Amino acid sequence: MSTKKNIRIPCTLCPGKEHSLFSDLPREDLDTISQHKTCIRYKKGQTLFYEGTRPMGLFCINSGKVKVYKISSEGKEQILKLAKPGDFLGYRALISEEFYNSSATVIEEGAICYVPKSDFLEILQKNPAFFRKMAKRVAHELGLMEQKLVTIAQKSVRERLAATLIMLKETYGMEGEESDLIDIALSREDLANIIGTATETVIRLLSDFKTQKLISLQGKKIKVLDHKGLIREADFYGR
Amino acid sequence: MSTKKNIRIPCTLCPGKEHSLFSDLPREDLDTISQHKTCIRYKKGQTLFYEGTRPMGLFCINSGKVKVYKISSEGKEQILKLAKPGDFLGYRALISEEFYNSSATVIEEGAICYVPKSDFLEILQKNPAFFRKMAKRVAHELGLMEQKLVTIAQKSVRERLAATLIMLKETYGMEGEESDLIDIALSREDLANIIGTATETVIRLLSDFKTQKLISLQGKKIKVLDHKGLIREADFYGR
DNA sequence: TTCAAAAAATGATCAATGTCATATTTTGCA
DNA sequence: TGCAAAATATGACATTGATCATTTTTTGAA
Repeated sequence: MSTKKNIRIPCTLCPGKEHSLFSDLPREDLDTISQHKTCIRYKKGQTLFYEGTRPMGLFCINSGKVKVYKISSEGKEQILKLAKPGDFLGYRALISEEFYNSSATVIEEGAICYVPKSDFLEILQKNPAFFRKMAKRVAHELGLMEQKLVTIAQKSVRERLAATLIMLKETYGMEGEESDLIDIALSREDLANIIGTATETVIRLLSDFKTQKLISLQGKKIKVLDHKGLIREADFYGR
Repeated sequence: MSTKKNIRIPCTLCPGKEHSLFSDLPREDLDTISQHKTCIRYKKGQTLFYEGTRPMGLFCINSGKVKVYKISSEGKEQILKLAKPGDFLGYRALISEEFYNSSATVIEEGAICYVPKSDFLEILQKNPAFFRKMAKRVAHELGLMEQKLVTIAQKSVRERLAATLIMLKETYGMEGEESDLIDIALSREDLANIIGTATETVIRLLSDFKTQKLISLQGKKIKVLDHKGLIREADFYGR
């Protein structure tokens, strides 16, 4: 029925672990999680959770990429953030004790672990340092979201696209030689849904940027040719 | 020099206390705060804190109203939220251990208390229930901010103005008879800065709404005449 | 109470961007 | 490998809402 496959990845061997929120969790807690979690391989398009449903656990991305988004009343998708290996999803709703207020769908296939809510809450309870770390993270994200709101409210679509390309390059730029290649499979529509504009507008502006030699387009993948030029377009002075 | 006056308001007698984040703080903690805090009367236009500065304490509004906002690179103000008696300001930055990422300025004069950072952090540390409550609040606010972002990204200015008027009526509607009167002294410019649009646009749309008999304008104060009509304008499906 | 400054209101104009239509290219699967 | 469907691209046009100019009203301080 399902195309999901169960796989086993001990947390201690998880490549994203070092930089994740679990990075300095005591061995004991990590073992509890390792034992109770389930890890599943998700294909592109599969959904981790839906807006309006009750969270029953915490998602931890081992590999692959995920978009987190809300659907507006008119049915338009707004992407709130992108998640990559090492990132966690679903803790906001667990901490606020609310239903999910967004949905999460895989955009690049990979393995994603699921830690039962009870284990996560128990560790939060008995490990104040970890709780502080989670609270700090949520507070930090609130700050980021406030900044995003201002950007969307006050910058032009052109500026936002330039800023988004810079952000994507910084976050998903490849290692070494190819560091200018944005290594994430975003459709033009996804890009439009991050920026909050129409797909056609993104396509037109990308052509513009290409004409200006700020970027090059190789199929879906975008390469940043003129970082400073893009920064100028984005009108950086903050983000 | 300063027009600020020092005044004394014990937390236990604070009118906003019952519904505030301090509502079920043990007597002991509340006394500590009461002893160490300073309470000052602020006039309209005075600023509690500036974006980019280091937080040294927590603000607690006893009376009056405050706008919390960011200034974009072009110098335009975006209001993130409004705060009223019983509300706290500044905890996001304290919890995330960052500088303020927004500024706060009084829009209706009142008395505002200031709890030193050390006391706040100490109570957070020794009172896990209070820490959980604060974390829950921050996580909830993150959810609200995500919703605001989607609204700004996807709704028209007209829809956003209607939605904002409904929100203002619900939050600042007076008691009893006058419950349709929005009791907060917002200039047209402030309203524009909440919605993320130009002042002239707000003025024009308010005239429109008045012509449609959705609202009436008595000077600065706005009265909601047709709540359902406004809801229809705000969105045909939800907020 | 008066008057200057600020806020609100109104008009004219136009650029940015959304929408719809259609062509072209790419993709993935049978 | 070939073909249908999806994604990308491009054009034409409509609309929203920003900007600038000017007038009217309100406010607050002397």
